[in-house]
Amino acid sequence: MASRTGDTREEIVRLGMEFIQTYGYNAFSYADIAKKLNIKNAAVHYHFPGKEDLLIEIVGQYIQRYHDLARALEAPGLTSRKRIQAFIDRYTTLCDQGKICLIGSVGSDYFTMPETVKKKLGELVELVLGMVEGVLRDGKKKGEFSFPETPRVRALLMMTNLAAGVQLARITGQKDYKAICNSLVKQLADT
Amino acid sequence: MASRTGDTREEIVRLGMEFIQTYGYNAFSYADIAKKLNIKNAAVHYHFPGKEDLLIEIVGQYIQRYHDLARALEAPGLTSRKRIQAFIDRYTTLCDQGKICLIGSVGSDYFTMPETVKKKLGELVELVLGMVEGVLRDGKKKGEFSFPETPRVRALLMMTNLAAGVQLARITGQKDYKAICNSLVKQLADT
DNA sequence: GTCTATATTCCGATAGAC
DNA sequence: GTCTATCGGAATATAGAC
Repeated sequence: MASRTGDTREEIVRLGMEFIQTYGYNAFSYADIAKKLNIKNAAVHYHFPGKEDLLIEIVGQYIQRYHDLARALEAPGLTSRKRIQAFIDRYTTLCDQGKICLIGSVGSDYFTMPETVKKKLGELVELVLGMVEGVLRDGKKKGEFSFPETPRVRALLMMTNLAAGVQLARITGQKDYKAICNSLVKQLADT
Repeated sequence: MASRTGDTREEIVRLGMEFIQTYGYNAFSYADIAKKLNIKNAAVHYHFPGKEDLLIEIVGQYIQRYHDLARALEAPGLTSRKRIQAFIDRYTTLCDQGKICLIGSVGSDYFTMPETVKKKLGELVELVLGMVEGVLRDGKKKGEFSFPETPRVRALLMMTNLAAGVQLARITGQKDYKAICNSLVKQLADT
């Protein structure tokens, strides 16, 4: 099935990501992936010998996505407000799908993760925080945003509000998440 | 071992809570608990026939603890600032131990949880949010706090900052967590 | 690249002796 | 209340045929 293309491999990564963000790393198996793709679990092992190998690839692709987002946000003509909204929208999309962000999901299982993954997670977090921090600093400088904290701290606050917000939404529903988002935007008000 | 008292049962619950907050629900087994207590896993099953039964008890005790905290915070003579600090301190203690809050931990595995647990988690979240909201509303009314959001939304913001903050601390270290805490207190400033 | 088949280990759980 | 012994099942993983 799909032997000519790299489809299977990509599908495995996509499903793995989906499972991690939905059920958690320790709660899905190669059998789950195999079943969804109508292949046998040995085929999954062919592409990723160990589950850790798959995890590393997943985190790597996630990092790549944020690199792409960071790049996209550098486009001229975007207001700082639109840039920050694009970041928030990522979480809203997750929330709508009942998923949580990779960082929050893997953060729970952090101490069961191999060192290589821990290292990559550090990279990922710095990438995301750095990106948001940059947008905030720029917006503040241009007078679009006004907030009392340093851009780094405000980035931390926004990211943690969103990360835990999508987790909370599973338990209390989306209303609270929406309230958080609204508040986040208001907190950056230029007055 | 400890047959006359309820020690074993309590120790099982204590260890289960510790494991959930350290490794996650799907990442520890009855064997892990048994080993720590120098008993066999059959003895653990005697006290809690299924892992779900243990989980329900753990969440129940966690709820009880927050009931106790809420009660304690009703004591007269406490400033609103001290009350809110007591809430923050809970998270700081967790953070110092490398643990994350139960809500965040179980939130990741939420869709693998039985209905009874999901229901209890809803209770727990409302209890915590209600408690914080009450303290914030009271403090605002008394002029101790000043913030633009409703108490409910501010409670949501604080709780998500803390919950994800302790998760993030595992990855980036405690410095970011401390910065979040400092900022949270400042955000309530009475100008 | 995928299959069948299998090895190993672990997990949650139970029966029955003490 | 704890033990020994064991079951059924699932998870990770590998060998070798196709």
